[in-house]
Amino acid sequence: MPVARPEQQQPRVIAHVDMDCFYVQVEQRRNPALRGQPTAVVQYNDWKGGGLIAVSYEARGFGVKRSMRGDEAKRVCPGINLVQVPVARDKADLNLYRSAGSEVVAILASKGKCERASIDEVYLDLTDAAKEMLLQAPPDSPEEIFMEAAKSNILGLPSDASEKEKNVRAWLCRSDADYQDKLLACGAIIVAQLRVRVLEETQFTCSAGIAHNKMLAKLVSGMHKPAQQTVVPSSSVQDFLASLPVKKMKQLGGKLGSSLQDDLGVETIGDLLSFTKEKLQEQYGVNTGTWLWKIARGISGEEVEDRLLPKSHGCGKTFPGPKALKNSTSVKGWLDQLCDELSERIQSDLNQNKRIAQTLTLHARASKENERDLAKKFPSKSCPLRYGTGKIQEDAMKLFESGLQDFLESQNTGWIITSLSVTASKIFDIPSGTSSILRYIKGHSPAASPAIPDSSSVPEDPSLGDVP
DNA sequence: TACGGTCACACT
DNA sequence: TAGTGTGAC
Repeated sequence: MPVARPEQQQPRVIAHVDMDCFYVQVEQRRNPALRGQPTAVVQYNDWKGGGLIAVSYEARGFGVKRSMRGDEAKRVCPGINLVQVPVARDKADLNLYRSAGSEVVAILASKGKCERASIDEVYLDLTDAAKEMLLQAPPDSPEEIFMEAAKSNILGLPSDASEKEKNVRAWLCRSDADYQDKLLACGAIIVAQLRVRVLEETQFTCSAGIAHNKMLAKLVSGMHKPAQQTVVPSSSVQDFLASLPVKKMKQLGGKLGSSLQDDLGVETIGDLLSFTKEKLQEQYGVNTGTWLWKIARGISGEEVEDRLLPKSHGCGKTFPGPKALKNSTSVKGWLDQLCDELSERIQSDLNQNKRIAQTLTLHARASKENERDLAKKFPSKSCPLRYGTGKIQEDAMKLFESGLQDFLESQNTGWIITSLSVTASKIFDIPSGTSSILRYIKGHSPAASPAIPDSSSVPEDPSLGDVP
């Protein structure tokens, strides 16, 4: 599944910034009494105290894990504060965390190309900024910033010494360093500066990795947490990867990683070096085989995309065990709720970002009554997206009915639904400037079934004739 | 499948 | 294309 990209030839400076237990920090900012205390964020709490989705470092000290339920967390850490995710329309509402994530992205995007990788992670391409710093102001910056940079962890530097910070300062300023290391040192200073700004302006701490590509930056951003950063000089890459367990590598946490272990006996990334490119390609196909061969050597050409906003919006909910939905009426009720939220989210995307979504997709999970038939999957269905809550609800229900027909294959058995979700995708920018939003929408919609917003979502423009 | 709700992306 | 599957957090 992963695929190799042609690698850049000139050295780049890439950072991966990762917010520390982000949802907890958002709640701690809202309620400062929670600061410094064992805290976790849970969603729902009627069943075993709810599921943990973020855990503070104090709570982790007690052995609290993200895979636990609230009750279990209370058992290992009786003093823990469990904060509930807001609920709206009878489902978890993550908007608070989404907007907090946007605050952070707005700051991080100021120094170079910035890619929102998830609600609490970004990649930065700091190559140009680092080169510029190197050109005019060799590693020497305001003491406040340099102090933060001096706390960096440099992979391959002796870290146990009491002299650590002195060593790091020396590394950052080393005049005999090669060009690549000097760029990384500048990157480390820039990232330190950004992290200080994030803290000052949002009260959130984050950790970061700085390296020559995304893969390495991502690998180390979580190595020293919380509120720290880690640098990967080229000279330390091979030793680092040699002992890295395959499962730690992004993309190898699942079946592919298991296959490497079980089928090839590969336990660490270093073990991969003993396989030829041809052997890996034979085992996993040209694309994945080539990718594996490269990552074993620390090579990754994946670029940082210039994207601050998500490419799709989805709303979903699971109905586990006895909560499963058993008839069309309850499905309709929940679908209406999900579509209501989705409609609100794409409407604010349109208003705030001038972006429009073109496809509506419905996903569901289903089982047939009393039967052990786990194999048959409920098919996903999609259609052109029409703006307006009512339209979305209507279309989503039609998609469900169509999917249900395929699922049942004209058998007359009962069914239950254990999860539902609706997603808006194929989101495009509306070119700013000339003419109105409507002209664009009408002119560029699929001919067969145009995604024309209803009058409640986008005002009609009477001056506009029919589309060309 | 009682690890939820969202995301991205490769493949066909 | 629409739909499937994997993987991450």
